[in-house]
Amino acid sequence: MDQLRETLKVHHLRTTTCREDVLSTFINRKNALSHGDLEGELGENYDRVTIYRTLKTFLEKGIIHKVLDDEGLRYALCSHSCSEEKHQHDHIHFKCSACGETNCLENLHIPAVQLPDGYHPEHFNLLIQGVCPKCN
Amino acid sequence: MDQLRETLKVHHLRTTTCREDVLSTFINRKNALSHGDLEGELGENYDRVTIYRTLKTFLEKGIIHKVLDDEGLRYALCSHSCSEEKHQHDHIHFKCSACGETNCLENLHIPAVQLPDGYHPEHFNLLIQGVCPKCN
DNA sequence: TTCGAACTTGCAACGGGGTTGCAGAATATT
DNA sequence: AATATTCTGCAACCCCGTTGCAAGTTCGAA
Repeated sequence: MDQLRETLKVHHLRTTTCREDVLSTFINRKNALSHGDLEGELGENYDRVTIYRTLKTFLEKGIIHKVLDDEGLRYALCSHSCSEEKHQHDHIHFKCSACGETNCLENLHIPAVQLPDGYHPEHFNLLIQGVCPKCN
Repeated sequence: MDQLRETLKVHHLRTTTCREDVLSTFINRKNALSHGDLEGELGENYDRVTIYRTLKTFLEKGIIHKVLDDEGLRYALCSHSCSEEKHQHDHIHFKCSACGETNCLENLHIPAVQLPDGYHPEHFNLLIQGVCPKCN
């Protein structure tokens, strides 16, 4: 899959096996992943520090974005419209209390909120917790 | 202020100076606080572990609730309608990127979201980041 | 008011999450 | 193939949060 190398090249990153593996893990498992998830999957091959740094690099380059959670941080692939300069993440995250998976609902946008005067919103982050279709 | 003792009593907690101080800190500073904030304010008087345990106890009793953040957890006072059994937290949290404060917008409710079939939402958590009126 | 059971605190120790410095290895470029 | 640049692994470290246990405190009953 040279798709991976292409993605890295677009973001001016050297292709290394660690970056390819992390990226393909995000692509294969479609849900949001924590560092621990990645370490569980790739930890035998790469040092934890390298995985941390890969996540940080991907964040800075706009390849992944943070997903808030009531217990620790997760990361998910950005949609194609994201870049280092500009992120677009007004979609909703759904965390299933049964299976524990967190997924982006890419098609759903966060509804507009009427804030009081003086508030200047920049980023929106909506986490919905409940039961997902798979666990229903 | 026997208001504090009263609150603790209602939740079947013994009145200790640490609990009174933590509670009054939440009441005085009105914004969401992290453990670090409390340790900064009360750390000379109480052990960090005691503050952690106080927060955990208050959480369990429904006196405070978690506030999501992209960098670490915070806590804020629950409205009066919360109890150990039932929490009601569909209000919005606003984090100011200038002063760093996070506040509950108690009067604003999270707008309804039309989820795809099969999703059963239970809790909603909306964090808006931007600039608050004070820093405007 | 004293006493005892139940609860709370402080201390020490621990585990996990995440970061930094640095030397050696891998990558891209000529 | 040689070089500058970047990336990785290792060691060490700090911060967050938890647990076990002994000593101290609270509160209600006698």
